[in-house]
Formats: sequence, C-alpha cells, structure tokens
Amino acid sequence: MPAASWVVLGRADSTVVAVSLDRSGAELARVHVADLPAWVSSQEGATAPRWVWNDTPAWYAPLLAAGVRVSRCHDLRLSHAILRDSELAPHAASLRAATAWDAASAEEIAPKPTLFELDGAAPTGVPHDVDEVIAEFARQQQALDAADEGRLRLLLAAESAGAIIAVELRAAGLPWDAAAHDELLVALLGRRPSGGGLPAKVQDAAERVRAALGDTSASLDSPPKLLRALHRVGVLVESTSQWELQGQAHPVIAPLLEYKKLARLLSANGWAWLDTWVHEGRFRPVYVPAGVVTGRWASSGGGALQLPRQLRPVVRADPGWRLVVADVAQLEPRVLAAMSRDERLAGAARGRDLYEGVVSSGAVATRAEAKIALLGAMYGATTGDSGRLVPRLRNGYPKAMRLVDEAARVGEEGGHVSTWLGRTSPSPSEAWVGAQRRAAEPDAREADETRARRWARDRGRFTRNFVVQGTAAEWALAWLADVRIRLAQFPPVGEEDAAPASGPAFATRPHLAFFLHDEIIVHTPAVHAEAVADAVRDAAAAAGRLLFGDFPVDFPLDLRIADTADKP
DNA sequence: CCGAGCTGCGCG
DNA sequence: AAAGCGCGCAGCTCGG
Repeated sequence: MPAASWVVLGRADSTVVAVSLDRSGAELARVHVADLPAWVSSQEGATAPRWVWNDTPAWYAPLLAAGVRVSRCHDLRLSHAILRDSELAPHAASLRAATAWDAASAEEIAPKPTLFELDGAAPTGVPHDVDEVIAEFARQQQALDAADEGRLRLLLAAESAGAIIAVELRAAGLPWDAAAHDELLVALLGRRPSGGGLPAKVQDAAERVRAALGDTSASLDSPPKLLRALHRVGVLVESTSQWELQGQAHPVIAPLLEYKKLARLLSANGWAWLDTWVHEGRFRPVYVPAGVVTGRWASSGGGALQLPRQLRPVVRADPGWRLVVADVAQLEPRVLAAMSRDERLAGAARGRDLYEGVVSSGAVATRAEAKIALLGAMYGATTGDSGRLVPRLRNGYPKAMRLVDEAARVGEEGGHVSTWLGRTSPSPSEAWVGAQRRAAEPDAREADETRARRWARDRGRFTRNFVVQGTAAEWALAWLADVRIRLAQFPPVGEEDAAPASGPAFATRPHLAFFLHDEIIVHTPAVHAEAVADAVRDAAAAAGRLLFGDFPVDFPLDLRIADTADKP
C-alpha cells in the first residue's frame, strides 16, 4: 500500500463516518453531513488521503459544490466492475456474485446529485453504509493481493482519477458563447420561429424538395414515406441516407441533402438544445466514466460525444482566458504498436505522422491507403479496399498484426481478451453460446452453421477492437489524470487578472473543460497558456511511460492555443 | 399514451 | 465507395 493514507467514507444512521485504513481500522471521525465539506477540506490540507467511497459523483459533486476539491480517491463501484471481470484477477470470486455493487452510479440514476439526503430514503444504487463499504474494500484488496498485479492497481487508480475528473468537468463546463451559437443558427436556418413551425430556410428547403417531388404534402422526416416518394419520381435508392443519395442525378437531390443538413442542425443542436444544455456561458454534459464496455467514457444527455465540428467556433474562452485544445494523432495504432512491442510500427510512428511512416516503410503506396489498412486491421475489415490492404501490413508489422489477429481468434471461440492494464471483455451472450453449440451438433442445419459463423466473426471483430480501443482509453485516462495534477500546481488568478465568468472555485486556475476519447480542452488564464501547453505535452509523454515503460513509442499532440475550439 | 425498435446522422 | 469497431440522440413506426 502506498505511503499516502486511505480513508473510507460511509454512512452510519444520519452521520458520515470516516475510517482510517492505516491504523487497523480505527474510526477517524464521525461528522455530521453539514460539516463534511469543512472536515474533508481540513484532511486534504493535512494528509491528502485517498478517499475510499462507494460512488464518486454521489460524494464529490456535493463536495465540489461546497467548494472542496479532493486530490484522489478509490471508486469502489468502478473498481468492482473491473476486478469482477478481469482475467488478471482470477481469485476475485468474492466479487462475482451479483450484488448491489453492480448497480448503476447515482449519477446515471439522478444526474442532478442531491447533497446527502439525511431524512430521505436511502438512494438507490450501490451500498453506502460504512460497514458494507469497508467489507467491499477488503474484498477488492484481497483480490488485488492474490493477483499481485501492478497493472490492475494502476488501472483502478486511473479509473478513479477519471471519476473525479468527470465530476469536475461537469462542474466547470465548456465555455460556450450562446449568442454566437444563436447567430450561427439564424444565419443557417433563419430566425427562430416564435410559435410552432420551421425556421424560414428549413421551410424553404423543404418546399423545394416537395416541388421537385411534385408532391406538396410529401413527408420528409419519415424514411419509409420519403423513400416511396423518391421511387415515384424515379430515384431508385434503397435507403434515404446521404451517402446513397449523393450518387444520384435528380433535381430533388440537392435540396433534399440541404434539408437534411439543416433539419439535423435544428433538431440536434438548435435552440432547444441551447436552452437545455447551455447556462451561464457553459455547456455541462454528463460524463459517464467507463460507460462503454471497452472502458471509454460515454455521456448521458447533451451529446458531449458528438460535439459537431460545425459548432466548435462557438466554444469560446472567457475574456482574458484562452483554450488549449489538444488531441493525440493516431492514438490507437500507436497504442497497438506499444502493447504488441512492435518496434517497426513504433518506429514508423516516431516523431511524425504514423501513416506517412507506414508509407515510407514501403508496405503501401499512399497515406490514404495506410490509414484504411490500419483502421481495417484494428476493426476487422474483410472486404473492399480496406480488406485488400490489410494483408500487406502482415509482413511489415507482424507483431502488431499478430496481436489483433489473436484477439479476434479468441473472440470467435467465445473466449475473453484483456486490455494492457487488465480490463477484460464481457462474456458472450447465452444466445451466442447456444448458437455455437447448435451449429456444432452432428445434425446441425446449414442455416444454423451460417448464423453461428457470422456471429463468431462479429464477436471476433469486437474482441479485436476491444484490446486496442480499451488500451487507448487507459492511456487517455493516464493523460487526463496527469494533466489534472499538473494544472493544480498553477497559481490561482490574481486580483489584477480577469476572473472567469462562472464556475466552481477551482476554475480560478487552468482547468480541464472538455474530454472526448483522445482530445482535451483546457481553459486557462491567457498568461499561463504556453506553460499549460507544455504541461499537456509533458503529461502525454508521462502517460506513455506510465503504461509502456521505456518502449520507444511516442504520443505527439496536435495542439493549439486559441480563443475557440475550431479545428483548422 | 408509453416504450421498444429502427433509421439516420454525428462523434472518436 | 463507407467497408470494419465503439457510442448518443432525435424522430418515426408500431404494438400494447
């Protein structure tokens, strides 16, 4: 156990009990809920313990709202899910039985966290009574000790840091210029209609589509109806999706594509979205750490994972502040190079565009080919250009290709695969197992065999991608966590500097404002922007070393300091 | 009237 | 040329 102390927080009747795990389970304090923020704050100042709690948002959102920031925690719910399934923790039997520790986070149940309701019924979700919390922590430590696996401990620390960061990201929000957003909507869609009905430019596009269809009442928002209307004027497409319409020559196509684009903007990120999700100059999505099976984050509400390019210009730093926008170039193939110990792929990636490096090696002729070949290798493409190009990589990068091919083979056979730090893929469904069993029987019908084979391949593509996507998610967690620590070292803004328009107390210094798989946005006082950029780059290098030691792979960033999040 | 399931589109 | 992975969300359709 590390030098820093670990302190469990749990509930006993109507008070919060803190138990130190360093002094043979001695009770450290018994604090009334109302006094908890002040007490936690004093502990942070003294020993900065690692807080062990059932569910990070349930504790940390209220603490943060009260102005108290913590440096680290152990999230029992997220850790439980990892240990329960991990191949690296084969002796975690005590975690496998279905219990309340498998429940969803309070955040997912009630995205507006309530501050420790004393009188109300116990919140649904994972257990919070101090005895149960301590027992779960003991089970987890036992599983870890039996596994003797440093990677898993690293993963749990990274996952827990992510849980803290998700709460802070929501509290801080992404600086959003609602007026600029409105101007953009008016320019593209027309003025916001006061009653029902569509904005003028959307209405106009719809009418031009109907004119070309020769049907003044044609329904444009129902795919089956639209498809029939298209067939009536001789546009014989199989679906109404953009990419199929694009290939058609007919007067209806241009206005229809325009209508779809405008209607999409209106329904996904129009005024209704703006009213719901942007307040006081901040977009506050709900981040859901490990919401994806691979360990990637999901989001719930606000569509944070779909921040459309079109809207990036309205992400705007406060006056006197700047945005540091950074994403990793070709994260997944770099991660694949490192985890497979493929020196040649790592070499192709070093100090430059990875795809150009692959071209230089002679495996393929162009950057475009390198890209679809590598994506195809990681996604399991079998047909088309991608499927044709993948085999060319097998000669040049045998270790990398062996790793993904092996992951696919295990998946096809119904087995489990794991990420670099030990997150393990879910088991196949009962339906899947049943289908394979039926197909293996002597009197199996051909249709059964065909289906079983197809499902096996489907699962193979999933496990093939799982190891890479999941390890990339681990790298991103390590990066995030390190960025957060580095940003906390900056001094808060002084009296003479511009203060941010809104936000929690920690937003008086550079802070994370957005995260999306391989991209972060830091909101920083302008004077610190250059130093923040260095910190973000240094953190990326540190994350690479933390996961992969001295294996020679680098993680270069596309980074810019700007007033908006626009992409060049 | 509500919810499940589907389509289409946007993001990595 | 969207083929091959992972998502969320709006809107429609259909069944209860």
